[in-house]
Amino acid sequence: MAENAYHHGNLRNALVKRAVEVIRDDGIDALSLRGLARDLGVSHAAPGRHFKTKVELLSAIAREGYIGLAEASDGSGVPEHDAVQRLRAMAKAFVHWAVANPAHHNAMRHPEVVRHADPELIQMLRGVRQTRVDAIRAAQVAGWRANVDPEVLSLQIVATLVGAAALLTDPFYRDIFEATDEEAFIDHTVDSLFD
Amino acid sequence: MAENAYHHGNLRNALVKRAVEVIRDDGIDALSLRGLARDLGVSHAAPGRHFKTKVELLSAIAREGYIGLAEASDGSGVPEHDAVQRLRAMAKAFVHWAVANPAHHNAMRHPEVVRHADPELIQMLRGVRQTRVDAIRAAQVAGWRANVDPEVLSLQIVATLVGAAALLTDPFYRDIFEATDEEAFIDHTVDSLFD
DNA sequence: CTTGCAATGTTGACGACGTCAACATAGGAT
DNA sequence: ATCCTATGTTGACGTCGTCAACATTGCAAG
Repeated sequence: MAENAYHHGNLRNALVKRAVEVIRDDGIDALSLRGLARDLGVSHAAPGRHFKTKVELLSAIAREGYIGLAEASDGSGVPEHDAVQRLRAMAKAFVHWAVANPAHHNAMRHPEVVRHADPELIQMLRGVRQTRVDAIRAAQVAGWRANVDPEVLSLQIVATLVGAAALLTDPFYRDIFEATDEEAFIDHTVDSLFD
Repeated sequence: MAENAYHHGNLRNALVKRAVEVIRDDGIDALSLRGLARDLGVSHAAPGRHFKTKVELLSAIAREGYIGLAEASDGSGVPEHDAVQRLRAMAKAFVHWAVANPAHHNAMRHPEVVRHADPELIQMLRGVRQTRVDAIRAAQVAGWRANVDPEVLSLQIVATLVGAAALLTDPFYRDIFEATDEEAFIDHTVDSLFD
């Protein structure tokens, strides 16, 4: 059974799951390996068996994030014929996903995680970026802002979406979004990129 | 002289100054009160005389930031008659200021700083927000996006500018901005808000 | 079935950190 | 000249990340 002192059985997954909760509820700075160990009823060094450092745990969450994001914004369910609509749908899907998964989004953007990214994570980073650039180029071929440097467009889109996600998940703005329709904000902000 | 063991003379200012350097160079997580004490050649608890907690030090930096930002984006040097131009200039001034003062910008947006904000800091927060909303309303009176909820517009502008500043100061994107013109990115991103 | 190994957990230690309390000193106000 | 307060120092405590040494379990090879 899982009630054994030794061999918790699924400590690795339990750590990731609990870490996501802690980050979501109290922020990434409130995350501690020893705290997770206490929450899960194991010794303070047990997490070290699965994640040598804190950054390794965050990297695992980031990996989960890239997988989830790719699934959420792969453009399924969007008419293939309209490249601009596809790009717009990807943008909205990103914001919705980031708001629904703030812990993963934070882990993905954490400076230390990026700095210590192993080849696999770098591959995921590049994959997301490439998908975005491809979608932008396709939209430009279809006539959308064809005269603008695609690199500038990519940066603009990322900045806008990351900024929107940051605001939507910022506790300081939570009360504002109770008085203002979140969806109206997302729609207006994304749509204004594709007018 | 300032070489005395006791009475450093200006420890408070020295702490803030050095902290800003550390945050700029190594990020806010690398900031430690004991590290600052070492850098300045004082004992490990000396900073505590001026800032009881780490958050208090960050709050002091945030205060500096609000003052500097207000000066940098008060719209001076912009034709008063065109409200949209004024808003556009304020937006660009914000991004430029944030890029030039990443430590202050980070401190201002730090969750713990916001959470423990004293009345004076809250006052500054509200001041910046009010200035922005006023400028937006003036632009709407002048005909710019008059039919859009000003609250949504405010959020959109903040999101876009914060996102742009985040990208421009993110070490991960530094190499990208070596290959892409920063000014072109800023101009395009801000201008597309005011087409 | 036994035996042994690899995976997984525990215990104890170390240094860094934030923070507090007790003490020391300098420099200005009285 | 004296004292008071602002400002540093010293020492301590608890938390954290991380490592090394040890313990236990379950599976796999014989």
